[in-house]
Amino acid sequence: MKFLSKIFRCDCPVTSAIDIVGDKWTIVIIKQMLLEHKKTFKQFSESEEAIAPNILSDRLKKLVKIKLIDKVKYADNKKENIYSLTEKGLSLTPVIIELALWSHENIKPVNKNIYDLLNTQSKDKYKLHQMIITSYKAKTTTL
Amino acid sequence: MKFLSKIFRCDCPVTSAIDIVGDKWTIVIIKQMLLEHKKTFKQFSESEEAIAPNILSDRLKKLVKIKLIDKVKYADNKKENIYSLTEKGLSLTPVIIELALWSHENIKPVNKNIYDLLNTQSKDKYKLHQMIITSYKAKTTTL
DNA sequence: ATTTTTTACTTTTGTTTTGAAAGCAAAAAT
DNA sequence: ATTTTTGCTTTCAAAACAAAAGTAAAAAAT
Repeated sequence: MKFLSKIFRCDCPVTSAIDIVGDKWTIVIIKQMLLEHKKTFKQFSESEEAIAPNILSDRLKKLVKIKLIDKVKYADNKKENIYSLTEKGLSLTPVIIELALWSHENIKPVNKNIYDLLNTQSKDKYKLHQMIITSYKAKTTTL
Repeated sequence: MKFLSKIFRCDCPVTSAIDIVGDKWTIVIIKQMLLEHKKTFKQFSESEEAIAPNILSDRLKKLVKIKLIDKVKYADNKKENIYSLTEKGLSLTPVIIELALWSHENIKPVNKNIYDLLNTQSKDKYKLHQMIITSYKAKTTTL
C-alpha cells in the first residue's frame, strides 16, 4: 500500500481527513450538493461562491475518483452530467453541520435558509444529521 | 464592514468556516494542540506532519490574529513562546472529532492513541467533546 | 435541415500559495 | 566565552488556484 503515502502525510486520522477534504473547495462543493441540492456543472458554476470551471472540473473528477460522489448521465439528457453524494460523501454531514454551527457561534450568524434548517431539530444533532441526509436522499431519488 | 469581503467569499456559514480553517495546516495545528498537547514552535516543527517553519510561522500568526489561539511568554523562559487554544479555538473540537470519526469509518482506522480516546465515551459525542476540552484545559492550566 | 444556444468541459496564462533549504538573532546552557 | 537551542525570516522553486477564452457535443429554435 505504498501509494497511500502519496495521499496521506502521516498516520493521524484527522490529518488524513484534511489530506482529502482540506482545501478551499471540496467541502464547499459537498455542502452545495447536500444543503442546496445542486447536481450539475452549471448549478455549481452559478453558485454564490463562484468557483472557476477548471477548478470545478478538477474537484468533481477527484471526488468521483475517491467515491465521495457519483456521476451519471440519463438517457433522456445526454448533455448534463448528474452528480450525487455517495454514502461516503453523505457521511461528511456531521462535519459540515459542525462547521456551520462553529461559524454561527464564532464568526457570523448564518443566513436565514440554513439557520431555519439548523433550528428545526435544535436539541439533538444526530436527529439533525439524519434529517438532512434523509431530505437529501428524498430529493435526489425522485429524479 | 467591507474588509470582511477580503476574508469571506460569500454569506454561507459553512463556506466562511472553510475560508478560515479550510487549508492544509490550520486544523492540523489545532489538532496538535488539542489532542497532542503541543504548545511551542519546536513541538509543532517536530510533529509527524513535518510542517515547514515558514508555513508554521505564518499560520501561528494568523491564528493569533483571529483569536483561535493565544501566544504568551513566561518570565522564567524568555525564549519559548507558549501557544494555547482560546475558547473560540477549543470550540472547533466537534469539527475535529467528526473529521476523526469520518476518517476512521471511511478512510482508514485510527491509530491507537486516538482510537482509545474516541472510545472512552463512545455513546455520547457531547460528553466526548466536553471530556477532550476539559482534559485540554487541565493540562494547560497546570503550566 | 440549419443555425443558435447550452452544457461541460479544456487550454492558456498569470498570480498566489506552499514547500524545502538555508540563514540568523536572542536566549539559554555548558 | 562558546556552543546549542529556539523561533523565527529569507530565498527560490514547485504546486495550486484563478481569470479568460476556446471547444465540442447535445439540445433548442428557426
